[in-house]
Amino acid sequence: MSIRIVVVDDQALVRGGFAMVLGHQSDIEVVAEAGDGLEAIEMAQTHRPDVILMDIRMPAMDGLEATSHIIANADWPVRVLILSTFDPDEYVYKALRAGASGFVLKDIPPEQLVSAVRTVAEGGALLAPSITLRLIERFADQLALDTKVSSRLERLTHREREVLAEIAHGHNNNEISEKLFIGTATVKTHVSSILTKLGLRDRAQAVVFAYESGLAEPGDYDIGH
Amino acid sequence: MSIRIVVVDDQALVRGGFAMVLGHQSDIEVVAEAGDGLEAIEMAQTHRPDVILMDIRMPAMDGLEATSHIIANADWPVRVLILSTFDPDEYVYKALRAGASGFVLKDIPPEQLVSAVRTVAEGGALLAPSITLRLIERFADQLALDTKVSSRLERLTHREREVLAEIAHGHNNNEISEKLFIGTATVKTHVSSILTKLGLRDRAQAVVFAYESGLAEPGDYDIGH
DNA sequence: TCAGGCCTCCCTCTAGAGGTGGAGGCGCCA
DNA sequence: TGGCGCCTCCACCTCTAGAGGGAGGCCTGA
Repeated sequence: MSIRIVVVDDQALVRGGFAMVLGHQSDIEVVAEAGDGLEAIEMAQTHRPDVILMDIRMPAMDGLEATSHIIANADWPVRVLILSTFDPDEYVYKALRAGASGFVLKDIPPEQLVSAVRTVAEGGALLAPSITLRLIERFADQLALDTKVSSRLERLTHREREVLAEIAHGHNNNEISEKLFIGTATVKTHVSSILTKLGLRDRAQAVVFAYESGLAEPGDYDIGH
Repeated sequence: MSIRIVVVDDQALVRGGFAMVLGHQSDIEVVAEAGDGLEAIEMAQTHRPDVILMDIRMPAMDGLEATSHIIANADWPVRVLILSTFDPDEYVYKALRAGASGFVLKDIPPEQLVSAVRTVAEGGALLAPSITLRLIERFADQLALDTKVSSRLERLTHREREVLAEIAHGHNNNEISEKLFIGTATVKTHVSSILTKLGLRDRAQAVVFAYESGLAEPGDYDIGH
């Protein structure tokens, strides 16, 4: 069973080149080509390919928008590999958010393109080396920071860390007392102790500290409505 | 000028295999081999290679520790490519934090190992497809969240967003007034407006919102001392 | 056995936070 | 020109948060 592909690029020559390279592989079959985003969506619906090779810059509808649309509306497992001439941050992040499984530059050698397609078809993900580097750096920075500041968390007792976690959720003393089944006076004692130990002024700074130290992480819950 | 490499693995057979594959390339030269972390540090110091191919599981000192040590103390540009049999999350994150430029599984075909080494030597980064996928997912989740909540940020005026950013730094009304060159009364007006518009109760919740919405991000500065 | 740390709770006091309502100046746009 | 939104500032009021100091029960390790 071969990998079924749709190639999308507004330049027919480029499109044809990719299609030819891929079509020559015994396990890959190019089932359609498209010249812009709208056509891409149409071809995707019609042929239900395993992988879509998508250019970013295109007339009518660009590759990112088309990717979002296809991923959001597809009722079969489809994976998108983004092709770009440059690698500006903005595009990459938008592409990943759109649900792309990969982001490679057009200057890669044919055999790497082929293996990229196979990787993506198998459920993996693939980024251009320079992009991977940035992603790693972003990630590593965050981790390094976590460990640096979190050492100060060790000064706190177990109970204090619990209270700090509640503060980091935006709860007031009363809510914390109810949640931890203790009196508000006790909560105040803990809070004071936390602020003193960490050299903070008020609970707002405590929230900042919790996020900076990694005790709290974006994505846990919702505030307000 | 060829790429100078040190191969580190406790299994002589595996080490020899990698060394042979790489050594056959005209642009790659294996200058040393090491059987454990301590030896790796020694060889790195002695031969000052461009790239170190590092196994994780090793006696005496494991690859992660050795990587940390080498990266931290090297006075020349050295890059480490981690080799692992499995891909547990824990290892990957530790490796990235240690400063590794890549993380590949041992089952990759020889030609991909060679190109991985070249990529890393050129300053790029490379991860195994399955790991890249996880990294992307982690990242995409975060972004999706950002945009979801940040739509509420649009209700705020420009000035209010500035004030919110200051709140997210843990500053009190007085500090904000000094920083933005306005009166404290004005700051209070803005703060009230922010809390009302976002459905929040106090500035601690505002800090939470700032981090959850992506207006503030871990890593900006330090609180306390 | 006793000291010390942790958790619990109480009191008082003050400064800051936040709500409410009002006001003037500015720029934009119908 | 008149309205409208934004930014600026003021006064008054309420209330929570946080500081400071004290105290009892519990467990652990010297």
